[in-house]
Amino acid sequence: MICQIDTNNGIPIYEQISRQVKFAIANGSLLVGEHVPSVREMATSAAVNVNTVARAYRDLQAQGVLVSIRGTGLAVASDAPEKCRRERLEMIRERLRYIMREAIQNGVTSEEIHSLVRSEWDALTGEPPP
Amino acid sequence: MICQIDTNNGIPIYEQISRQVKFAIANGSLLVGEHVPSVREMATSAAVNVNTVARAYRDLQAQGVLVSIRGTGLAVASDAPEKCRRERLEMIRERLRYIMREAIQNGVTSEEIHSLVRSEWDALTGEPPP
Amino acid sequence: MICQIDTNNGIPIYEQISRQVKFAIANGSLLVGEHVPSVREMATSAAVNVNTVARAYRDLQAQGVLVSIRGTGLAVASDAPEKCRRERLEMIRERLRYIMREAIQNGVTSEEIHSLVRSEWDALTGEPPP
Amino acid sequence: MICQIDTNNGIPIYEQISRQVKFAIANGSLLVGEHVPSVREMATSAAVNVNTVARAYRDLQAQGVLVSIRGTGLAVASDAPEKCRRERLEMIRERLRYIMREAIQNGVTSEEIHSLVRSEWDALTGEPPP
DNA sequence: GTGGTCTAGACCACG
DNA sequence: GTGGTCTAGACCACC
Repeated sequence: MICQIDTNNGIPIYEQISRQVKFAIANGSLLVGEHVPSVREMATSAAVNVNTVARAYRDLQAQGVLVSIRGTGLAVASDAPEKCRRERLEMIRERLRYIMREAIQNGVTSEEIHSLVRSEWDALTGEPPP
Repeated sequence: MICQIDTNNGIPIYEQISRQVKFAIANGSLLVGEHVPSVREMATSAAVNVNTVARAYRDLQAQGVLVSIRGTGLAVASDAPEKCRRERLEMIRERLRYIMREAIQNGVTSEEIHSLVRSEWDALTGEPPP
Repeated sequence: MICQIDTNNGIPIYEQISRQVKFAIANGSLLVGEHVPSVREMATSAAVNVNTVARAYRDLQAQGVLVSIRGTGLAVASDAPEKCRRERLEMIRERLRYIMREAIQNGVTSEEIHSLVRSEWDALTGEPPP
Repeated sequence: MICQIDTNNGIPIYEQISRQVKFAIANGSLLVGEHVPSVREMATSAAVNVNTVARAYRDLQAQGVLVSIRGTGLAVASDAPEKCRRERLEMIRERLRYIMREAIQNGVTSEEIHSLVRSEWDALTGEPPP
């Protein structure tokens, strides 16, 4: 489990980490009971500060996604996969909502939005536009 | 020209102001050469501090959207409408890109994204979902 | 006597006006006893605010360059030409001093300064560089 | 890196700071990747308000001279030295241009200008005039 | 510890 | 009346 961090997109690093952990659990890349990388390990592999990873893990524990196993580290909670799968689209939906609210307030049409979504999707996946 | 400020959405107030001014210019609500509300006026109408408005206006000057007419206030620059129209979709596109990159990295399908966009649009515009 | 105003160079308009009047007197374009344009006339010809011209004229009176002739306006004082000729290079020297002080503090060489002066002069006069 | 502030020369403090930082980078006194003094540190060493320093640093970020490293401070951008060196003479040239334009419009000769420059240089550097 | 935001209020230059 | 500068101090997010 290696996190891709973008230090320039305005999203707090600890949040990028916790989101990626949740996505990995939803994916099945991290299984129930499996240990997440130690704080130090994750910090070096993602080239971020130790405290930042600790903060992300603390949040994930508070959400019941990770549980602490005495002496050995943090592991994926038994109900985490279900929780993360449920949350998966919600996390994305929440961000979409902010963007679209602004777009709508400023006269962007449904056409324009869908076209933007389509073209960005294609650009990112390398799919040729139809 | 009255700005709607949301003090709880995490976006700095000065940025909300400058974005709304740009949108107004893109819309044609503010025409070339027209004065924007004075900092004091805008500050009271938006219920924020004078300096906060001044900061937004300063940013807009730095971007060439507003020009200062000494002693009389700030006016819309002659090339601002074009600039703002170009930027309008770009601002949205940029934010969409981050979301979609995350979605793609985590196995969300094209179907799911488009469906999310459609349902959010309908929810926000009050259109009845099919 | 028509003033060329540059509203974007940071120098106050009233100061541009008073300097240009002084230069005109030093030149002989304005003679002793001759009336300067009325405040309103100058304001329209230079496309600036009436108060701004009034401020410039007030400064010039305070310096003894202009004198008020009851009921008819402002005229060039009898000792103004001498005063203005004396001041002519001083006004320029004063501004040069600020620039050069900064340049020197930051390691610009005598060579570089003279070369800049020469090239700017040539560019402005259209003289071909040697 | 300590800034010399002159509160009486009409140049805004934040601009004096940002100019001196740029000069320091052009000089090589500040190297790529190196941190500039924290806003609090610079504020105390220059005896100005924290916000004033913050404003200067904000401008420098907007110009791409400094980059923010989250939680750790501001560092010199990788292309800043080149940018600052290019700008160094340009800042001086721009100011010279205004002066010389006025001088030319008012019949100052090339001789007179060069002589002024020479005498000012000598006065400022303490060199004995020939 | 770092920078960033916001408020409040004073003062100035300009028109 | 306008914007611009500066100060002072509070609070927050991040590392």
